[in-house]
Amino acid sequence: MAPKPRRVTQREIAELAGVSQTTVSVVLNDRDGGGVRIPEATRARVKKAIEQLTYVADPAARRLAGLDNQIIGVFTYEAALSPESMDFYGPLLNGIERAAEKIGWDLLFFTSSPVENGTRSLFHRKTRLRLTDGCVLLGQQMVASELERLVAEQFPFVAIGRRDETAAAVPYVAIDYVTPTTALIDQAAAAGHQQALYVHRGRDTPAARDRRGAVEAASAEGRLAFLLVGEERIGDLPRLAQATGATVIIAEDAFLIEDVVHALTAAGVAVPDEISVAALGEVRGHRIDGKPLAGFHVPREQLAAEALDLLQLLIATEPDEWSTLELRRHLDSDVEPGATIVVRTEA
Amino acid sequence: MAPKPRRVTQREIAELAGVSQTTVSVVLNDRDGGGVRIPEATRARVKKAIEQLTYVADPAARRLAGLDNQIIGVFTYEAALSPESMDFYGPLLNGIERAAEKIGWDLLFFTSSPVENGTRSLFHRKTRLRLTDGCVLLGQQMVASELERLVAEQFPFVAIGRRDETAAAVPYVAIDYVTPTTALIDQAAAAGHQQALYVHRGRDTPAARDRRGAVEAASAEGRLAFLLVGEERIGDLPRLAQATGATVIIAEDAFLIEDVVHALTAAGVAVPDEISVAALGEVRGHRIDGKPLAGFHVPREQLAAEALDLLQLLIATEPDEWSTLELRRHLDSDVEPGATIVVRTEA
DNA sequence: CGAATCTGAAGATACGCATTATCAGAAGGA
DNA sequence: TCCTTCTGATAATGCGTATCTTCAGATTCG
Repeated sequence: MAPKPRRVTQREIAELAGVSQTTVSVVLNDRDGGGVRIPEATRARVKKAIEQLTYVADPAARRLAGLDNQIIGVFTYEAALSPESMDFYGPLLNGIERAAEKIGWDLLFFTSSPVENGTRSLFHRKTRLRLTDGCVLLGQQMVASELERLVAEQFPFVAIGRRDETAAAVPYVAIDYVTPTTALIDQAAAAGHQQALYVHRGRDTPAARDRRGAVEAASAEGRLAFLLVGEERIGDLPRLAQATGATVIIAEDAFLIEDVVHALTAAGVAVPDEISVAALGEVRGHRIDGKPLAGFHVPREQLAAEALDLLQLLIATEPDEWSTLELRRHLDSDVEPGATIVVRTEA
Repeated sequence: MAPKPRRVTQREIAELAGVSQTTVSVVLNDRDGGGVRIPEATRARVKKAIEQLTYVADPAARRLAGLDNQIIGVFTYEAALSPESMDFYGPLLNGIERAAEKIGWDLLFFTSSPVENGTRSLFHRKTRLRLTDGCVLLGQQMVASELERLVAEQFPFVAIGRRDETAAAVPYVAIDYVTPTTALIDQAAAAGHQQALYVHRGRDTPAARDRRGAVEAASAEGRLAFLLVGEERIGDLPRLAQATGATVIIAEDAFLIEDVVHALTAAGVAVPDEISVAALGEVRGHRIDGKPLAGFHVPREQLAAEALDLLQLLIATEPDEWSTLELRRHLDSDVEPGATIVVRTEA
């Protein structure tokens, strides 16, 4: 259906310059040697013709001829540009854009991917995936079968977020949550806290399991005793804190902490004076009672940059040799001590 | 350089099914009639082979063969995904994504476009523009020559923002600022104000000229007298208000008003009690002394949706008939009366 | 029963570009 | 002079798909 206006081709340039299409191609790509030689005089003549006709290469033809396209795909399992997603995707997309700009890549967003049982799917009859040289995958919920197919087809891609649960070797760049979670727990313990509550969303993602694992480890090792609480029981928190004697509440992310604080203050509990709080996620911009919330600073821009760097490496490397590469990269979050974990003087 | 893993082609399917590549193509596209007939039996056999080999069409080849790609380009003259641009681009991109998702289009962001004297340029030797079926242009500063070239090449595109200054007929979707500006000025006049200051950024864009024009018209017609002030003289505003007897300050956008208010309060002037303020732009989320700022609600998501709708129309129409189309669409901003234009009781 | 028509499909070609192989003519060597 | 080497370029080919044309064999018509 698309109207196809005539555009300048190499053949037209060739006619204007009185040479063959081959010669034009060679001049355009500055190719020399390898059985082909074009003297400076001819070269100049062709270049002049190119300028005159404002030639622009057809990317589809280039692609079909086996060259790279300088396009990378961005696949998100949910809408990426909606205000709600911006919290999460914003810094990532920003990092991707900056990195792509630097190395001259365009970004293809697979917004068209049809939604099947809740998430978008990458493979469909008309997927434009192969127009790209490689692909970045974002999102909480990735479909394992699609990751495996990408690996099987030896398609260069990088997932953002830990993906070590699938059988296949999925290249990814992820935040390490174990280290900072442990650090934050130790901070609370050092402040004199002994009993805590952990509020989580009950999701089963690698990142969620990491955090939970670090929490349970701390509990098991006696550094800080935890009771795990699902988000649906936030209203019940004041009572639970009372019952367990918990003096600090840690939640999976900062938004959850907002809800927690709301529930506590509604019940007449002072935060953070009576009960300390912290989040195991990005806390930039979150303040509790005017005080900066304790938690992490997640380097999301850097995460994105790292992902594109890895992707670039994959694209430049023959698939056979991928196994020799370091396909998994981990970044540490900085711990933000904040001011919402108060020192507990022994009663 | 891109590694090119082998992929399933129509030829392979053909071999498996014992038919020709032509037949496979016909079955894939459900083409029938027009000199080509495939009986149901053969059709089924081919379809089975397609399923078995998990065929996915190569978009580059499709494109080269003259079909549409279901990709539209998104070109911004500055970085689109940075936190600073999000204020402006965010709602637009969101609208574009939603509209694209609805009609099954992918989005190609031209992040690679090289920066030449301050802005990105759309046409360069390797532009991937032609991979798309059409293109949306965003940004304050567009290059007239590029717009004209797009028109000349009969490439389907739509600009967001008014672009009627160029000679060529540029299709665009824009906000009408004249009507709401006039409305806001009349609101101030009705509240008893007689003398005003207009703070602007001194930019020469169509939208800026529209606003300025409406301001000057109001002044000329005696509805409200204005003194125009460049943003560099914001520090001087308290004195200017004193000197002119102005009781209301209108600025080009809400961020400018923030600066204005800052200067005024620093000089001991109460806002809005002593001097009213309003912005000729989006005011969502902007509050002055706890009161909602008077100004506009710019329907940016809708603007984007309208742009894609127009683009779709262009793509579906033969370029020869574009001249019969309504290529320019205008949307009204809603006026937000706010609470920062106070009624002035005659002294 | 020969000619016209219909059926089902394959062959050839185009799209624009890169690349490989080829080739005519000039220059150099014996 | 004849053979080799070098120079400067061209023709041919392939990439994967869609489409236009052709065609053999079966069927129907007169």
